[in-house]
Amino acid sequence: MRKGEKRKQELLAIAYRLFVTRGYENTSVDDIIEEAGIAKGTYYYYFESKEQTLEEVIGMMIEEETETAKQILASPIPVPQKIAAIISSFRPAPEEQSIEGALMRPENTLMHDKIREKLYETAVPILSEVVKEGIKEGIFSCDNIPERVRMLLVVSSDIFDEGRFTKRDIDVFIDMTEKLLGAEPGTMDFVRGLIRKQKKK
Amino acid sequence: MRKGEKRKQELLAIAYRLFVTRGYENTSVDDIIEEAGIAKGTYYYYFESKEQTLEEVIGMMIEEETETAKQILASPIPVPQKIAAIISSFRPAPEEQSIEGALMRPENTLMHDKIREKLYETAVPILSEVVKEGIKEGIFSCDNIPERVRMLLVVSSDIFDEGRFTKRDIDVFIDMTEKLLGAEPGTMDFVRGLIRKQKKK
DNA sequence: TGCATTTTTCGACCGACGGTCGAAAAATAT
DNA sequence: ATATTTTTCGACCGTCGGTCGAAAAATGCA
Repeated sequence: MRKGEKRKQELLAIAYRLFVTRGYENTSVDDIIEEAGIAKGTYYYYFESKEQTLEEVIGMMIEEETETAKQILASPIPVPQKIAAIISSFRPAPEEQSIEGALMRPENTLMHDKIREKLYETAVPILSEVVKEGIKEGIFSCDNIPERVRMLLVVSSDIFDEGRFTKRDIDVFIDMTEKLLGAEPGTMDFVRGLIRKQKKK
Repeated sequence: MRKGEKRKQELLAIAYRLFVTRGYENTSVDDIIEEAGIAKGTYYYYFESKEQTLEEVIGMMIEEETETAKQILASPIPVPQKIAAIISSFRPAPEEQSIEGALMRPENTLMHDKIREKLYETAVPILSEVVKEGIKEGIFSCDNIPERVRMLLVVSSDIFDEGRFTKRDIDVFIDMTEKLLGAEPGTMDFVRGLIRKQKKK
């Protein structure tokens, strides 16, 4: 009963690496068991299906990111910086995202979507807290906070997930953020400084 | 050479119906050829792959919708109404969307994503024209129009594609649209009247 | 220690799937 | 009537996710 847990963690780690580097669809169960040096039956002793494995892998990823986000929430930095930091804490790490053939796209639709879904689920409440904080400070002013926060996340996914965006995208995103949250123009300008050089397409 | 075209159109029609009602992933090539009453080889005489078939099916869909959208663009209705009409012309028709087990979701990620991608590609330029028109009329005021339009589409996809949204979502969406385009508050209020009763989740 | 029970591992096997191919049949040109 | 091109056929292939009964380890118990 103890050995089992180790096995599962080991398999999860392998699956995670493979899914992230080659993509979910391009990773077969046979790939996983070959790397683990086990038989098919053993794999299915620990997982109901390949998809359930994906679910658990995603669970792990989000858990880590949620941890980071909560720390940021509790930290004493200014509210606008918190927003930016939390949003970017939920983006795929550079090593996972584009650095190498690692594909968060284009054929990894399924994985990508499941991640997004779960991410919204956990990120919206946290970011909503920050926005409330901002409202108390008088720096933001808006209603329907969770809905607004979600839209922010949806747009930032579209812009940033694939790594290719232009200066104009950033300008509009900043403008939109300020207006959605009812902040003074310029409040989110500092974001521009955080963006690393990106390909324009 | 004439007969061939008919065949292909026939296959395309069958594939379209099957993809839309059962979903792409849940439709096998065998399903298609069985319904068409032909052999596997014949299918692959007309299509390179199942995915290419999907590509062509999507092309057909978007083409129709683009037609509608362009007519709206050229029609003499007020600019804000044009915006709303064009955006909704690009949404899946009710029959295709939720009416019956027909699934635009949840496992149809691939199809859904390809549709979205192609939709942005064609809808952004058209909507940008409308926004420019609005700016000329003095009803809108903004820069970076294509980027703003895309964000509008991205958000509306997220909200409307699955058919389940709340009144709050609508409120925020309207507010966001007005602010993104630099319109007077209330300019897009009429949209509320266009929304049919929806499930709240 | 020996035996029973539970946990873990194994790999042959399965059905479904997307796709290939050589050759027959149908249509068309000469 | 014959030659050529277009269309159709279906057996066959490799891969994939998943199943299953039985063997092998590990553990509980006397």
